[in-house]
Amino acid sequence: MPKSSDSDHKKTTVSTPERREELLAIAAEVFAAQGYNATTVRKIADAAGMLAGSLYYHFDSKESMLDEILSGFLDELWARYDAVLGAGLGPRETLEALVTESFREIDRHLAAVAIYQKESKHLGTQPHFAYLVESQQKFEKAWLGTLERGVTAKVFRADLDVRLTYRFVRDTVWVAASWYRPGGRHSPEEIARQYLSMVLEGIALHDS
Amino acid sequence: MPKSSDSDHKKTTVSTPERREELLAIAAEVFAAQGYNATTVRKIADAAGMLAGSLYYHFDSKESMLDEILSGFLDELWARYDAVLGAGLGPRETLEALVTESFREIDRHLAAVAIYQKESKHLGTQPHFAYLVESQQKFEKAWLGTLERGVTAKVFRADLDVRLTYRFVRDTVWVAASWYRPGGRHSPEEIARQYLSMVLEGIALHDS
DNA sequence: TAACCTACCAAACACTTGTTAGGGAAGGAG
DNA sequence: CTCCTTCCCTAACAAGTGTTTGGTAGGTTA
Repeated sequence: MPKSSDSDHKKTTVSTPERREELLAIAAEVFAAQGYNATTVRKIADAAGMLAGSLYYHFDSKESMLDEILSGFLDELWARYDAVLGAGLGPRETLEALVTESFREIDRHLAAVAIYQKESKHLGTQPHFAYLVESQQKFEKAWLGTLERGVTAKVFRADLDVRLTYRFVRDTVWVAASWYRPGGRHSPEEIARQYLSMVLEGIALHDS
Repeated sequence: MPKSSDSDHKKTTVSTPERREELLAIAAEVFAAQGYNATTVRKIADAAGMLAGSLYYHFDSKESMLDEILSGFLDELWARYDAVLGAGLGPRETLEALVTESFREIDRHLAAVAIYQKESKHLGTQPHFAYLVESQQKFEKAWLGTLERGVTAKVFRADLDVRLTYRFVRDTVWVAASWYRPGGRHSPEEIARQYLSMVLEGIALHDS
């Protein structure tokens, strides 16, 4: 079901993919900084050094820009997640790999992640963005499954509400997008390492 | 500095405080569900069973509604935080109390917390909402201080970046507002207990 | 009864919003 | 040179935005 990006684009625009990508990156930056609804197409055009109407040579609508940003991000994320989930790792190693990949994704697609964090909830009600809730369900399935596998394998604590633990882990990872800045003191891998250290020493079963 | 709520209200409106509070609760609900910018005054009026213009009998502007919601929430939050911080507790007990109070606040003012989470970042740039960044700085000071006290007292691990730990704890607590629903399976105290269990077993120093 | 206050409605205002239509400059291909 | 494609501008549009102004129904007070 990752056909979300290239389906129902009723009329393909005429611009080169490179220019589209440039403009999408700019738009994503403005969306992330100001919020989608607070961002006018004139602000995007300003940041791109052109006028509002010119954007419609490249894109069908403001919403289609958001759509392309989010679905592009999700497609790439799931490519990496699926690779991890299909590698046949143990529950603890799976969780470590998922967390690390998440922070790498934050590092690469910071703007898209920030937008997703802010807008996905109320966008999910819109039928055009149904793939957002599909992705979120798949997301929950993957993480919950990993956690439950770890509980039965006695590598994660059994005295915690699994769903609560899921939300805990999920949130701790993704809200990092609200303060993370690429090129800062810590690499994504270093942040992942410390986050995992904090999370796991609380989730892993202690034998002493 | 908690004079944020009743300063510079240039012209006091004439309605009773009870009705104001009712309408503010309704507005907060809509703001939280749809986002501030996506919420039109007509939608608020709709939810309140009246027309858009009638809101201006009670409030000066749409922004002043948001202002009152946020500052009211922050005032109450800081009243409780200050009580905790002034109680002379140890670092671990302080952290436990702060987390518990935070979840209670989420339980009481869910809508306001959700709005704060979504909008405070880009509202902080607006000079009228400068008290948001002031509060955030005070917030950081209180939590960072507690964590550092705990590190020197050897009740928290010393091998972690304190600022990273701060963001970790802060985020894990407050993002709960995005999924928490009052009257659900878990009471705020129960959620706080489990969250603290997860967080502390990773932050507390292990002696074995 | 008369004056008054609270809470709302009706109707419009100036402005911003996303979007469209037609045109034109630049450059490569034939 | 001419054709064609790419990319952007100018100028406007209809719809929706926050807000204002004047009026009015109903209850309370005198």
